[in-house]
Amino acid sequence: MEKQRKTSPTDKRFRCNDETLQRFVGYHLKRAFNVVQADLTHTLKPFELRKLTYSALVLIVDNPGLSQSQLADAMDIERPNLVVIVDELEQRELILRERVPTDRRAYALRATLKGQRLYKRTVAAVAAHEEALFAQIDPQTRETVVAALMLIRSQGTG
Amino acid sequence: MEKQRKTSPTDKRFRCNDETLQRFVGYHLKRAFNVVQADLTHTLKPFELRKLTYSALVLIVDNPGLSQSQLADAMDIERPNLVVIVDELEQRELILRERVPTDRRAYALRATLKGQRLYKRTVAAVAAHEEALFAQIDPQTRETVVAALMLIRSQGTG
DNA sequence: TATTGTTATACTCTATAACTATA
DNA sequence: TATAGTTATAGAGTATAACAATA
Repeated sequence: MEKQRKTSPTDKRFRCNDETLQRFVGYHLKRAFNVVQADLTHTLKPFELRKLTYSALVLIVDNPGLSQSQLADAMDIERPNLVVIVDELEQRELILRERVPTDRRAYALRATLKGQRLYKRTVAAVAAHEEALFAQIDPQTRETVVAALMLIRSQGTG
Repeated sequence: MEKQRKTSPTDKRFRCNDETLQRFVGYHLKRAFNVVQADLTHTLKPFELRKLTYSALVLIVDNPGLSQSQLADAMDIERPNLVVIVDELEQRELILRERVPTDRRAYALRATLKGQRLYKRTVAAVAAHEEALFAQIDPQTRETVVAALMLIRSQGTG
């Protein structure tokens, strides 16, 4: 995860011509995304959370009682992929799978006290890392960027 | 890849509370990134290219003679992961692995005529899809967004 | 000793088909 | 029949260690 210099010190400072790829917003989006994701992975590591288990924990704390289907929908992942995520959080006693009396097929997901405490610590840590990562971007620009990103996202969902 | 409605028609229009995650730019970045990547995957499918083989092809066409190490560095991936990508492009006769007389460890990568033709068609297709995807974002805003994304990326490389 | 390309391996995220038990 | 959760499986992308050939 740490970023070492990969090029040898003896190389002729080869600069690859990026011009064609640089024409595309998607290219810049990917490069920035990689940096942010790597930072997030690194931030979550001490808490023994992956990006997906982190997102799931946050959504369960903020939406007590939601079902796995609803959670998968919110996380924009397929239900089969959510099972192992919920398994992991449950085994670590961060959440509970409670049976729903009115629909015995579904589970109501709830965070334990331990889960709620971990939530608070991780959200604070992620916020601090984000702040450092985006320190060079002024609030006005950040708003513009977020608005644009939301517009792009809406293109996908129709 | 296609986006179907996942929620059942009978559900109570459950809206998951995103508030905590929405505070983070990274969250919006991920959602937008997913849309753009899905669109790119879909765009490249008719050409039988994946995102990585596409990027590699573009960089080889634009940088004839570069080595696999240099290409891996430009693509920001590990050298072992590049091997299968180059294998695939070579087997499809889109590129050639030429031996470098001055350093017999390295390969000089070059696109064939077939590779150059595929490059032209795919770049045009990707450009058209990008234009459609970002149509709602005015040029001024796009520039602001790209500048911000480049700033974020630079945080990762130091 | 260091580098290029390679193999083997593993982890994360994503995607689909098919099963079970309920509704 | 349809849905909730599950299992199995497969494809991508990413990461590290270790090796042979070469520098």
